[in-house]
Amino acid sequence: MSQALPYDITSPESILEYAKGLSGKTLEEVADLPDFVENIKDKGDLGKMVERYYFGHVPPNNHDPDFAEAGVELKTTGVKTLKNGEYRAKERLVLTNIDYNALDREEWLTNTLLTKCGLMLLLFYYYEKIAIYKRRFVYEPLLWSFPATDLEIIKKDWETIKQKIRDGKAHELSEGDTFYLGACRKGSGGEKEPLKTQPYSEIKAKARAFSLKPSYINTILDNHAQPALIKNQDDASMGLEELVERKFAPYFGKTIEEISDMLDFHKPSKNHKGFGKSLVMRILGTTKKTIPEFEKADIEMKLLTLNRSGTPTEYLQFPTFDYMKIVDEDWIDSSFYAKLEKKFLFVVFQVGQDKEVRLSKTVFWNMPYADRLQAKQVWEDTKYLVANHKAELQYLPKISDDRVAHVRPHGANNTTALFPTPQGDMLPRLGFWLNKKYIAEQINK
DNA sequence: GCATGATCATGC
DNA sequence: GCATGATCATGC
Repeated sequence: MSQALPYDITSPESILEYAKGLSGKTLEEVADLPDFVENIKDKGDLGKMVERYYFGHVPPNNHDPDFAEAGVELKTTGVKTLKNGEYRAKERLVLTNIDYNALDREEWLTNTLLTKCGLMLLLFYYYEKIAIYKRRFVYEPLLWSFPATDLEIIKKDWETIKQKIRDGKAHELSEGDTFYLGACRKGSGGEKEPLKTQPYSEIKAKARAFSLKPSYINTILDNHAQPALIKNQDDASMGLEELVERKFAPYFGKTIEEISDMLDFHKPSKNHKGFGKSLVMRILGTTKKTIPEFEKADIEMKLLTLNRSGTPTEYLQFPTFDYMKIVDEDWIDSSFYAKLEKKFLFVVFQVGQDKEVRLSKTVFWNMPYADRLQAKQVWEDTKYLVANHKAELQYLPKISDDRVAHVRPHGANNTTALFPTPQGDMLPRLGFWLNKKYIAEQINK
């Protein structure tokens, strides 16, 4: 115990700082592992291995937290990715075993669960079927304590579990009994698993542990390190437009494949339609679906590809409408109106002479007032026609009828997914679209 | 290349 | 099963 540790073992913040050295790394890369490491089979050992070989600390074998002096319990937990690259909990996070006999005598204020797990250092690793010390840590480590509002729920969950034991029903416990805190099965679940005694019944119960449900871990992931564009005062004074431009700058002129390589993020499947959006979100520094600043400013991002003559390859799709509702709706209450009032960020790709698609530019845009009036006219015409028994596509505003917007079908299975009209007909779903030429004209201004 | 119509992939 | 956003197919 004489060797000085590279962190202060009594300080949670210091432990967290040192833990950051694991970010993006595998244990193998940052710690000297012993030769017999290949023989370690217990998957729960990653946490122990991190403590021993990275932190140089052997935790006490009792009910105290791993770093008892700092009150910090270290937990490693696996995450997986959705096809859009977003992280999700691989499984529940097991906190501590439930001792049915001891829990019966515990009070909430002094319970062993919170004594041990009230403050946790969470280390997220990307789950793969490889040796645990080869699994890569993702995200920054997180010091986690339960928010007071969550503790209310967890307290109720804890009492529900305790009451079940008092009712002599430990053997009937199930994760569905509770909300955030679960009593999960412990061990492999095979027939040979030893059963536990409980205080108010002769029936032996399966071993269980307190755990946080995967859905709870997911909300931690969602709230953790929500990557904001604005990270400091300099960013803030630069303004969003400039900041976005700077984020994209290294990627202008690059093909999708090149950007994909630069960000080490590849199309999960050949026809994955959300890939472009996910890739652009990564350019902006997030694996999530939203950017806080864009949310606050109500900015909607749209990806566009221009063909070699500078026209978008696709129209811009706007909300569908309901035949029954549009006839009673006012323009300013419509979802089309709401969308057109927004600010857009067009991320523009360009098809080159070599047919490669390259990132070309970004354009912030909001629709000029005169054009909103034009779109309003298209909407009013549509409303009028639907109300007057002319809801079929052939009667509604076509691309060639208006400079700005038109009506087109939208939605899967156009022949069977039909919707009622005020006259009692059943017709396919339609939506509003902005014309290609109009978009081209606007982004080239 | 355009106008028009139709369908796909994903997540909730 | 459905809403949403993305993309394809066809005829001219």
